[in-house]
Amino acid sequence: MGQAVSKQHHYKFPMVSVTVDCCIFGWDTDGLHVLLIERGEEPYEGQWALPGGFLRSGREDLQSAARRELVEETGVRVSYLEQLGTYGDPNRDPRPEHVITVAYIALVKRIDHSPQGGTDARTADWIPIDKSRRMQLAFDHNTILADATNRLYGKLRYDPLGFKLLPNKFPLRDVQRLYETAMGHEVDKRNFRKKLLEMGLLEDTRETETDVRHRAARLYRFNWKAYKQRQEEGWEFEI
Amino acid sequence: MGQAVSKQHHYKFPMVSVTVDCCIFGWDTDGLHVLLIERGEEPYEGQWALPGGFLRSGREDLQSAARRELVEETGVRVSYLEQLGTYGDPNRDPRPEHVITVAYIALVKRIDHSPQGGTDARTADWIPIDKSRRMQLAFDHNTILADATNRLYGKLRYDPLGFKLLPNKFPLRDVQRLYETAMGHEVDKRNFRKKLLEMGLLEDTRETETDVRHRAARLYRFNWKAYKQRQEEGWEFEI
DNA sequence: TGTCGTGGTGTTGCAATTACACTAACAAGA
DNA sequence: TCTTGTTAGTGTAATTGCAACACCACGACA
Repeated sequence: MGQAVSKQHHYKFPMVSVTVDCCIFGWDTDGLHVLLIERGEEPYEGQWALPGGFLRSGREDLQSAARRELVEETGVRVSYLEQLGTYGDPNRDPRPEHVITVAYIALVKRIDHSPQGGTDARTADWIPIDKSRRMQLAFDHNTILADATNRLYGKLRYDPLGFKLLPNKFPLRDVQRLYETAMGHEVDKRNFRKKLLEMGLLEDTRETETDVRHRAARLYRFNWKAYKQRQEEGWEFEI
Repeated sequence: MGQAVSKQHHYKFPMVSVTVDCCIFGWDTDGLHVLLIERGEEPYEGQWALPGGFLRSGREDLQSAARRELVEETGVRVSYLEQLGTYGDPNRDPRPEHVITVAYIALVKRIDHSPQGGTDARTADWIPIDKSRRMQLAFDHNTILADATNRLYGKLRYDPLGFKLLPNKFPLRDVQRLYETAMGHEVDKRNFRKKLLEMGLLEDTRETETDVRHRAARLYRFNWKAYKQRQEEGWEFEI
């Protein structure tokens, strides 16, 4: 984390420290991943954690803080950022202050910006979701990440959020894979493709995959403009 | 609000004040209401606001703070409490400190505990939702309340949350009214009742309404135990 | 006993969802 | 160049779920 400001403050009301932590999700052909960092300082030095840091009080709002931390700690460019919730147990941080954290869900198009480490000394790495659940993360980050994953999985059903995880051009297969992980079960290929295409929001770029050693799939693009418009007319996305 | 602690604190990190505000919803035959208070102190003295107050830092978590404020400010007993989100714009509170607020949604069975004012000097009152939207509330409370209302309306569709608003025994008519407000349009009585009853979660108490000057409706009870069980088996509520 | 207001009930047509299996394309290796 | 392996891509029929629809029952009160 960091940005530890050593200036002393005096306040009239009981005060707390506020951090912002991000669950950064990325999709790759081998599944859903989350971007974690190995902490370079106490507490929990050497342990894996969600990237995050202290809110610069009085100077930024929560979402800006999340954006700033994302860039500073991991250098990724997010395609979506949403507040998940706030975690405030007085014992969730071993330091003497009461540290509450506002957690964010961030989605990243991994392929577009290729995997990478952090811009500062700490290691950052994409961890497959399943593996991350078996790791012991710092603070209450296991809980936060579990909540984030559930929210993401749930929201995919009625929000075209998933297309913020996929690259701009993608084969339908990948959409199906993503939804299968989210729903926890397989779905019928024909029915799934039919539903997707009948929405009329997927444009057929006349391109195909490259570098595959089997028949190459067509690439599609999600039409966000058309979606916004349909949405304003009262239409609702659902899969 | 209040609990203004004048003790001075010294901290190592940049710190903020944290408040907790509650959107307390209650249902009555004339629609959905929200419990607001008239502020008794600056800032925004005399203006209506969501009940809330400062987090007692280091001594309670956020949900406990919400519960405490609910009792202190309004004396209501809530049947449901859920975090809505956190609002952190540095300018959302005119005081010099950076005051962020964690907003909660609380549901109350109004009939069971009959309408009432607050337990302290301030006035508390149940305001019809539509009216509340035309009032100018303190801080960013109009935004918060709008978000809360949207979340509540949306969530009713896939969570039997609504039954926490209704009294323990209720006529099906009231369920329908509640859902009609949430969805923003009328629904067919027969289809609605069919769907409700076919879920098998409503018990027919063999009682009927009293004090009505027309044919009295049957009273039903929501079977929470059965719901929990069905839920664990993977079943999902939906209307 | 009639009228007003609300409670309570089934059926049918249409739309949406599910289940289901084969050929096409392409690359790699024999 | 033929065979094999792997994934892409496509249509139809049965079933289920959803939406539309109108009348009698009951109780209060005049």
